[in-house]
Amino acid sequence: MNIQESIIQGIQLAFQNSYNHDLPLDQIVLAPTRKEFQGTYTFVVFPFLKISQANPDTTAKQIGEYLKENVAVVADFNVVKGFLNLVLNEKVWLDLFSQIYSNPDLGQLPANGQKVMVEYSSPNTNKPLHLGHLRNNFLGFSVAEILSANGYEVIKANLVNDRGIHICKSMVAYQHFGNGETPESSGLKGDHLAGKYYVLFDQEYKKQIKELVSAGQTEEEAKKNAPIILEAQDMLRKWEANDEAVVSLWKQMNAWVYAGFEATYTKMGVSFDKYYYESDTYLLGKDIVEEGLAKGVFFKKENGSVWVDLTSEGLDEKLVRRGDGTSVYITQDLGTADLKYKDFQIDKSVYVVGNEQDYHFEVLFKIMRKLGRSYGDGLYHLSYGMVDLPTGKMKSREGTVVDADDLMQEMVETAEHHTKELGKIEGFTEEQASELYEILGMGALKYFLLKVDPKKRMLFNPKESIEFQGYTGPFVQYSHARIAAILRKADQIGVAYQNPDFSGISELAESETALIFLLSNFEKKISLAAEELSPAVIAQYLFDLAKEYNRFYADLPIFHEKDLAVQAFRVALSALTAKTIKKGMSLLGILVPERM
RNA sequence: GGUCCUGUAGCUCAACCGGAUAGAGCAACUGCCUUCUAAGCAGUAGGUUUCAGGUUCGAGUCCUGACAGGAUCACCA
Repeated sequence: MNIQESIIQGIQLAFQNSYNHDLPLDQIVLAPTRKEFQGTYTFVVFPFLKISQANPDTTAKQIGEYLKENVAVVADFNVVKGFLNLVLNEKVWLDLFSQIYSNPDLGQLPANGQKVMVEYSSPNTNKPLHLGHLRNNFLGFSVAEILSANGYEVIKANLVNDRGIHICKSMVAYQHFGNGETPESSGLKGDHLAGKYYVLFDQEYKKQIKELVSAGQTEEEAKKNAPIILEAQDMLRKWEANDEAVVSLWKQMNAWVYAGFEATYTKMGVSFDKYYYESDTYLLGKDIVEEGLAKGVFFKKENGSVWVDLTSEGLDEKLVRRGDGTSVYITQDLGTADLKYKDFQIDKSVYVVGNEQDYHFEVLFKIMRKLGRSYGDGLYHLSYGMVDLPTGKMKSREGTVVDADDLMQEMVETAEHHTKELGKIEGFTEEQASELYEILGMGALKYFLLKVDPKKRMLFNPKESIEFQGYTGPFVQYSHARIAAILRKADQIGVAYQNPDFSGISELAESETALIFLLSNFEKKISLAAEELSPAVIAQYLFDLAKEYNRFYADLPIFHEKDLAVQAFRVALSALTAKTIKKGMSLLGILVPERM
């Protein structure tokens, strides 16, 4: 039985004993004691005054007395204004520590037999990835790791939007202005090359609109009639008709883009188990429309269009098939949801997609539930906020984006600059040094994007570069490197910290118990992060842990400690902290260095 | 206009789902490297939690209504 459970049970007994009242266990809640008071757990007695028929202080004291006498783990208590603060005895801390320390599966919960798919990244193939995609990719990868640590079998999926009017725009512009340029001939990454022509398309399009307007057309007419947009639309029709020349150009440009994406994904440190392509899935879902009609979930209007009526659930009517029988966006998403299930028999499915599609997913999930899908209740939209610049929203067509490749490169360079300035790479080979810059630069970037609650939109100011001090990735990484140095020395001088005997330790410092307490919360935080689909929970926890460790490090001697049992304990405590940091950071997709 | 999200220190963010005197980091200021990594530690200062009501022992958190910002509401994707 763990500590909390035994205290809660003790409180239940206290109520029986003192007030002859049966209090259900789930009504007894312990909170961590605030730092300024003595104790570890706090029991708030206000809700129970009707039961005790006494004032808060008296009630708290009565329960405290009972616990102190009858519950082994409770050493002492104090009462402050109706808050019962419980102090645990020293042996509990050491036992708790030993228990975690000897667990070979630190941070890994047992398999729960459930399969979950995490779909993330999902790029368009007409342009390179930008800052917003970084948030998406880091979130998706991290959430997949977190779910895996919670015992799920996880399938990471990437649904590539490789078809449609947007890629046709790049293709048309390439035909006009490309002059046979290739990534090889120009030295441009394939995704950047496609993006270049997407921008060129837009410039030409705007130019043509202007011309038509000055020739007397309205803005609206001009937008419809500009020759280049007509060309793009024509190309899309040809693509759908499987026109050989168009398909061949499409394949070539997409191949370039994929090579570029691959390089970016490698640098990001993300990966996928399954790729879906919209060119394969965009016709799916038509059978589901028929199924929905047969089941009465959908209905048909006079012109033949098919709709779902969600007004009873506070939403609107939503089109699922056009009057001419063709699909709309949501049609293929219905089909793809089924496809994912057919492929993997998943229990849950997480879609990492920006919050501009909140409504779309609400509708999609409601439909799947109405259709009675077994996985309907396991559908989640991990909706995240946009990353804004001080100048406002990023617009790829207008070139006001922070490019993902550029930003990652800058971060690594900044890390190099910082490290050299601090003179911390003595004895490093060149490879080791550049590996370190990579770890630190990417760590800073990932941590920066993941420490914020996903659903909040966030501001990125390129002028104020991402920090390396304080609440940052490098701070946590630094704490790890610091401990690694301790462990190297411990190995060197032969401290027995692997299977230590702590029986001789009679007293623990406050910073030691605080550290053990934090370490004991790791699994709870992993569960919470999974429940909320929020890597920010882990990021926050790791900062607290690293902070607490640094306090311990500054407060207490390790190798200068004369009592060898205490020394071994402190080394072991350091080792467990390092292990927890390493595992926790891996859940964020961040590596930690041995030296920095 | 309807719906959804957000609003907390100068800035970026927390607050364990209703608990104590609302906490961190950055920026500012003050200490600490002839003991294990100072990318660190300790401290000072900084708040009417956008506003107005309500619910109760107790509200940043729940309810109502304003205000501000964002997203969305296409036979677009």
